[in-house]
Amino acid sequence: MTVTIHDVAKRAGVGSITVSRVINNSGYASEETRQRVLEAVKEMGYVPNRLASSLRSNRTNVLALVMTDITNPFFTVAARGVEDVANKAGYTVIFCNTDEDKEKERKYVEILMQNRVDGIVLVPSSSDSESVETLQQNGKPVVVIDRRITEKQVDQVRCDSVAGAVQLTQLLITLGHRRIALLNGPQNVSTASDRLVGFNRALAAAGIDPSKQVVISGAFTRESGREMTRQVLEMSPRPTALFAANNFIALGALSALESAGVRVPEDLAMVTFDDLPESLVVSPFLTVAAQPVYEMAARAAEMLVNRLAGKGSESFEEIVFPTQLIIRKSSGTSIQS
Amino acid sequence: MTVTIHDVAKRAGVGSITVSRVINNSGYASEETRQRVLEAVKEMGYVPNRLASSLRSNRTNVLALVMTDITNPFFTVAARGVEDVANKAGYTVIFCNTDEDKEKERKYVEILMQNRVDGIVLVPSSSDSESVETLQQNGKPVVVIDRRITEKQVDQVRCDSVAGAVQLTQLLITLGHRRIALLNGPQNVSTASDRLVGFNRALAAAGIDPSKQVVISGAFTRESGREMTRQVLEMSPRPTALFAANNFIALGALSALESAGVRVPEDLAMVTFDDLPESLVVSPFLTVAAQPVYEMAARAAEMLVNRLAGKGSESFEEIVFPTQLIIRKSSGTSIQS
DNA sequence: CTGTTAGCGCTTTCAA
DNA sequence: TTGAAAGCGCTAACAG
Repeated sequence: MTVTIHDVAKRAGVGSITVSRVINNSGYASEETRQRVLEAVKEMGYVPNRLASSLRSNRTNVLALVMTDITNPFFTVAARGVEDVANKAGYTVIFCNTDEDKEKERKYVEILMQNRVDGIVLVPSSSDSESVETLQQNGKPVVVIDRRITEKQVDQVRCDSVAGAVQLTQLLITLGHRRIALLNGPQNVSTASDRLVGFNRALAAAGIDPSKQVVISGAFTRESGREMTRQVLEMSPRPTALFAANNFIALGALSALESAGVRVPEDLAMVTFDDLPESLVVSPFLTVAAQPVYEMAARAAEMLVNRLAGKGSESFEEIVFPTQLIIRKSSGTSIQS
Repeated sequence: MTVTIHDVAKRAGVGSITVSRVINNSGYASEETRQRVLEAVKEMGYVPNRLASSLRSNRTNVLALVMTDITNPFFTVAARGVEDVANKAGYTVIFCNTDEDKEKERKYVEILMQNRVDGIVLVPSSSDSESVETLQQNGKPVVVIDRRITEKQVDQVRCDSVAGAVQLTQLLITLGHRRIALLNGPQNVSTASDRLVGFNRALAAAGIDPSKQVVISGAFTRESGREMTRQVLEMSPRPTALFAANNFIALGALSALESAGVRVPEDLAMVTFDDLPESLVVSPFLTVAAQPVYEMAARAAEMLVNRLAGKGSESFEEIVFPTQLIIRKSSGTSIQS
C-alpha cells in the first residue's frame, strides 16, 4: 500500500540504508547512486515516515512553544521569533495555548513528551508551574521565557519587569502624579509581582508611601482591564494616572475610559507595559515599557537549539533583557498636584 | 533507560497488551488489573511513546492548520476555532505559517505528510496551490478554508467575498461616492479577485463605469496598504472613498492618511473587509464587511474530524458563509458630488 | 562507498 | 478478560 524505503531501494537496486543516507544527506553515496535513488523516490512518490525514523533515531526535530495565548500579539510575535530560529536549525515548531490554565499546561506538556518533541520553550502559566520539573525528569531540555519560576534550575530568558516598572512609575512621578493606580495581572505570575515590586520601589524612592496607592490585581485580559478601570473611576479622590501591567489591560482601560468620557491624557494619564506591534496600530499613542519580544523568543530558541546540539553551556543561563521606555502622548505633560 | 510498556507490564504482572488496553481505554480489563497497571504506570513514571503507537496504528491524532500568517488577527482567531473543535475530538493541532509563499507551503505540506498528520485545514497561499492535489494523492483529508482553489474537488469553507464587496461598494455609492479606490490584495488569491468582482458588479449595477475606477493590487499587508494609499493621494481628481480589501491594508491606509493629514471620514470615506477582534480595538471605527472567522474555522475542523471518523458525506462539501455589514463612522455620511 | 542484522516501542491479529 | 507472536518503517551498529 504505502511506499516504503525498501520499495525505493529495490527499484533503485540498492540497499535500503543507502536510500536512507541519500534522503538524509548523511554519510557517503556516489553521485550515480544518489541520482538513481532520487529518481526512484520521485517516480514512486515516496514520502519518508518520520514516525519510524524518529522512533529509531530518538530524535523528532520538533520543538514546542507552550504559551498562554496566541491571541495576544505579544505571543504571536514570540511565536515568530521561535519559529524563525528553529526552522533555520532544521526544526519544526508546535504551538500550544494554555490560557493561563495550569491543568491545560500539564496536559500539553504530557502530550509533547508522549510525542517525544526534542525540546520546549515554555511560558509558565504560573510561578509554581511543575512543568519544568516534569520535563527535566524526562530529560527534555526546556527554556523558560517571559516569566520567572520559583526555585528552579533552568535556562531562562525574560525582561527586567522590575526596572521597567520603575521607569514607568518614575516618569509619572516626575510628571507630578502622586495618586497612581496599578492595574495588575494575577499575583501568581512573576511578571505581575515583579511589576508591583518596581512600582513600589519607585514610589518609595520618591518618598511616596506605596501602601497608600491603589493596586488592583486582575487578569492579563482586556475585560479585566475594563473592570479594574471602572473600579478606579469610582474612587475618590480619583487617581490621576493609570499604570497598566500589560497591553491587554491597557486596551481594556482605554475602552472603559472612553465609555466614561474620560480623556487620556487630559483627564487621566496612562502608561503601560508591552508595546503593540506596529502592524496593528494606526498611530502609536501609549507611553510604554516595550519588551524586545522577538529577540527574547529568538534567543530562547537559540539556547534550546544549542543545548540539543550539545553546544550549550554547562550551567543554566539566565538572560534578562532591558525594557525600552517609549514616551508618547498617553502619559501627558506635567500636572499641578 | 526509557521506561517502556513492557517494563510496566512486568511490574504489574500482566502482558504488555493489557497495559496498552488500560492506557488507551480500549478493550476489556478487570478493575483489579486496571488498578495494578495504573499504579505501575505512576510508580515508574511511564510516558507512552506516541511515535511507536502511531507507527503501528497508522493514526497520529494530530491535525494541522496551514495558514498564511498567524500574526494577522484574522488567522489567530481561525487558529482558535480549529483548535477548540479539534481538541474536543481528541486531536492535537499543529500550526504552520506560509507567509503567502508557495514554496513554504509546499515544504510544510511535505513535512506534515512525513509526520503522518491525520488531516489538514489549508488556507492556500494562492489559487493555483498544488497542496490539495499532493495531499489527496497521499490519502490525506483536506479542508480548504477562506480562499477558493481553481478546479479542485475538495471540501471548502469560506465567506462570500463577492457579496461582501458588493455591500461595501453599494454603501459607498449610496452615500454619493462616484470615485472609489479599491486597495486590493494579490490577483492570484481568490479573496482578492472575488472582491474585485463584487466591486465592479456593484458599480456596474449603479450605472458607474468600473473601468474608470482606481484599482490597485498589492499585498495583504499593512506596508502595502500604506504604499497604495500614498499612490491614491497623489491622484487628481482624488477618489472620495477607499475600499480596503482586508484589515491589514485598512490599517496601513489609516496610517498613511494620518501622516498625510487626511481625515476619515471628513476628507475621505473608508470601508474594509474583515473586522478586528474586539480585544484589540479600543473604539470600533471602521465600517466593515465582517467575516465569521471563528465559525468558519470551527466548521472546517468539524468537517475534517467527521471525515476522519468516516462520518463525512460522500461528495465534497462547499460551505459559503455570508459577511456581515457593520456600518460605523469611517464610511461617513452622504456627500455632494 | 555500500550492505546486513537487529531492534526502536507499540498495537494488530490471532488464540486461549 | 488476557496473552504471544509478528511486524509497522526506519536507522544504529557493525562489517565489508
